[in-house]
Amino acid sequence: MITLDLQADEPIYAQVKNQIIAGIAKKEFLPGEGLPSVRALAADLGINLHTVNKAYQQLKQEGFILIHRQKGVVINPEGVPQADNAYRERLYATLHPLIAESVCRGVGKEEFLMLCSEIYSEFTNGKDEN
Amino acid sequence: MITLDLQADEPIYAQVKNQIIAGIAKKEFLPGEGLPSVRALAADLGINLHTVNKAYQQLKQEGFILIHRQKGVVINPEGVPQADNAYRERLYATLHPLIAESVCRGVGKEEFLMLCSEIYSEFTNGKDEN
Amino acid sequence: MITLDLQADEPIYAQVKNQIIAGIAKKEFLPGEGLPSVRALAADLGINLHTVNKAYQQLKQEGFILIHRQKGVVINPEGVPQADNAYRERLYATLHPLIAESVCRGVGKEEFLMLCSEIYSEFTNGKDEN
Amino acid sequence: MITLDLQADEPIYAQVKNQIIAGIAKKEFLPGEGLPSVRALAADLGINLHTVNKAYQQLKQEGFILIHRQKGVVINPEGVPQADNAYRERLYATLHPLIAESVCRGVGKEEFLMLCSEIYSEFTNGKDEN
DNA sequence: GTGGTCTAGACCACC
DNA sequence: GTGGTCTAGACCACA
Repeated sequence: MITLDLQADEPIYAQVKNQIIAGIAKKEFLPGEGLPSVRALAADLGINLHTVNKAYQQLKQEGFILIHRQKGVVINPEGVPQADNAYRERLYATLHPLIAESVCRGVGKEEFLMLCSEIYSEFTNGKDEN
Repeated sequence: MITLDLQADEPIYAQVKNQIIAGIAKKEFLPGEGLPSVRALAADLGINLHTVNKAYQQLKQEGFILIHRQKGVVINPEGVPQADNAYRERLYATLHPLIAESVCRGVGKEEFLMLCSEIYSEFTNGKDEN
Repeated sequence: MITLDLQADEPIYAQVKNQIIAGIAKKEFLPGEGLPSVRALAADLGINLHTVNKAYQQLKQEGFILIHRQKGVVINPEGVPQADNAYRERLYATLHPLIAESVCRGVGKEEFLMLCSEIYSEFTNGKDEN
Repeated sequence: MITLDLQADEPIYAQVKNQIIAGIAKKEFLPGEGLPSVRALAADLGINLHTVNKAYQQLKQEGFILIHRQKGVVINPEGVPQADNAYRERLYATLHPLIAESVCRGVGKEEFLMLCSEIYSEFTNGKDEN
């Protein structure tokens, strides 16, 4: 369900976090659904409990999940907070240098948009966009 | 020419690097053109030599610039290495989590592509690029 | 009578405890009046026996209720122990960080006192209390 | 500057956090001013670096401080985010049970408001309210 | 030197 | 059993 690359530059907690976000985007995890406990997932992935906890805390902080003291972790049943201006600014700031480099390397707008479009299709899976 | 935000999360060397890449993309820096020396730029920006050096070393490593012992630093006269498969994979890996979160937050494909398109326009500036 | 939010950060036993205290403050529960047994309340709320028991034990400990083996649970007929110095110190220690943050966030004394005053009105309900 | 009670129920990281907030409220720490590094403060207080770090991370998260990768920690030069509705609701939810108990224990509205008022004076120190 | 990440192991609160 | 807190010690990125 979650696969880690311990060699990668991306911190392990970020890999866990991003794959859970991707799972939510793909509707593999549905609102209200439970996630493995901190200890269970840590054991499963062969990593430390604190590393999983850090990923979970950030997901909680950003509104993706809820953490109950003893019922464990569930996907936010009310869905994820929708994009606000702060999010759009972060998105812009992230995309800007990415596109700058692509321009330099001769990746044209069409190719770039096509790539984005394909990635979108991974999540929406052919269904019409929400 | 380069403006730094010392408060930002983004490391200073990365800000320097990204703004030089952006300058190349906007054709403010042309192939063969000289850049300030490590010392000069560091003094100009009021930052440490090492920081500028790290940015320059990475830019050299990625083929954006050449560093001659005597002649100083110049934009790669042969242009930037064009996108290869390794680059496309990195691009994919970077965009994937970004788009996953956007899907979760209700940023539709059209809105996302429009944002990318606008950023592209900043660089190609109305000209029909590529 | 008691409504729980299983999602909240506040432990369930604390919710039970606080709502009973609020009920006493509002004179919905009068001195000498009976409360449901641990079992009955737990069944009613759909929670664990231990959880209700913990709330009751603390209420007993603090003098709000009496627990008889046979007669069950009753609101302390002699009323709640009045504030002593220990209580006033706890109150101070709790309010202090709360007010510190309010000062930082620009919540002025008048606004804060007004909020407290409104909450008091919920309990005294127009009557001239104390 | 910061005094800990290792025996208290309040977690150590919360004590650190609250005392820094109190320091900001009292204007002992001014916007832009530096705070001790994670390691320095931990050594000073005789506690673990991670405990200080947790306090700092939460203060950063709530907008009280900024954390620079290598310049260390500074009080947010733009001041603390002002109270919003979410903050007011949290304040209400915190004060409600506190006041309920006070009502039960015979602490009248006047006495309670007077206590709050005195605590306010600790911070505003006789100066007119901001 | 700074903070960021990761690991390992302990004890406690909650249910 | 769950998550929350705290400790201890290691290595890395940044400047």
